[in-house]
Amino acid sequence: MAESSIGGGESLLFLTDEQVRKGIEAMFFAYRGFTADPDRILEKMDYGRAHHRAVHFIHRSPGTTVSNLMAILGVTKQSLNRVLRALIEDGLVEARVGRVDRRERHLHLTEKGAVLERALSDAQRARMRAAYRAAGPGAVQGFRQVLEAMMDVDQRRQYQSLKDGGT
Amino acid sequence: MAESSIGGGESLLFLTDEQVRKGIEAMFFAYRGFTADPDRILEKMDYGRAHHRAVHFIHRSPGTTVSNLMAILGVTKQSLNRVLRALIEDGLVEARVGRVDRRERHLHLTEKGAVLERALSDAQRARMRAAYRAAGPGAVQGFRQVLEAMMDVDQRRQYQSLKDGGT
DNA sequence: TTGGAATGTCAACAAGGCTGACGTATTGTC
DNA sequence: GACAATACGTCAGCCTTGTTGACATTCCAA
Repeated sequence: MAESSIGGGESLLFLTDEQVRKGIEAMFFAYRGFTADPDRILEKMDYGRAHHRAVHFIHRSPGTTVSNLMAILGVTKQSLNRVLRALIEDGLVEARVGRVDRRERHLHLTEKGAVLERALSDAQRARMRAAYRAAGPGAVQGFRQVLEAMMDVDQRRQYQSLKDGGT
Repeated sequence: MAESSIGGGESLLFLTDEQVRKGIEAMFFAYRGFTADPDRILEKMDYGRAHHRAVHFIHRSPGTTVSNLMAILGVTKQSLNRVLRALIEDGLVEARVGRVDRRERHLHLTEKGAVLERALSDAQRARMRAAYRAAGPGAVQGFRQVLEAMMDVDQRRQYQSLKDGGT
């Protein structure tokens, strides 16, 4: 009801501060839903979201190095190492010495790791699919466009470098 | 290129697992961007995201009770209390004893609190607006629809109870 | 008056971030 | 061949923010 009074340069969309705030809260609540299903699986096996993220991106980019994973996840090597150590000890991840550069460790999921990845992935994809279905085909593209525009440039580069892997 | 081979019941959208995975990664990277600007402001003043969330929802629903806030944020009273104590001591939040039920504490932002809220809110809204603008008007609705469909039912109720506050 | 609800608080703990420092291969360079 | 730089691991310590459990207080309601 107050659309005409705001503006501020981005008048193209006619959104009040309140309407934008709804988007902010939608992100907050949706992210909780987004992580809820994997979280339930993870807590049964004494893992957390950090393990999930590592497993996800190792699956996504098999053979990735530790440094590479650090950059994608945006954490320090100490933090990542704690997670990787647990995953390697538990036999979910394998760290292979690089052939061209033997200082590097190339990370791969073991079969056991792939099983967990699949369980987490299935749960999260099921919710994402359900949301897509509920929102309809047109909504999906808008969803992705807004999210992509919300990323920092560095993050967007990393996102896009994986973007067209299987499309 | 492999759209025809998947299916599985939700054939309406023809999305491969890989395409859904892109949505998952988009959420991950976008959420980082989403919190990046407020995080920068907060770390200057020794606050964290927990403080941001409390300030946000107190601003959004002035006079809300501690229990109410607990439910919205999904944390325990002990965890919330630690955050509220700091905010009250620093003079950003005021806890007024309830008039009808004097066990309740009704939470309000002080002027100082409102200043911080505004700073955080402005930063976050600016990014959200920029993302909306970049994605275009049609995308915004889809974005909101998918996010809403991704929430848990309880979260969606809380989200919707605030939904039409200022539209 | 008494039970229960709402709140506050203390203690202890865990996950998962961080910094700093140091060690060890390994690689590339002068 | 010496040496600096890189990739990684690890130890120690700290912070935030979540958790449980226990207990006190206050106050409403039956």
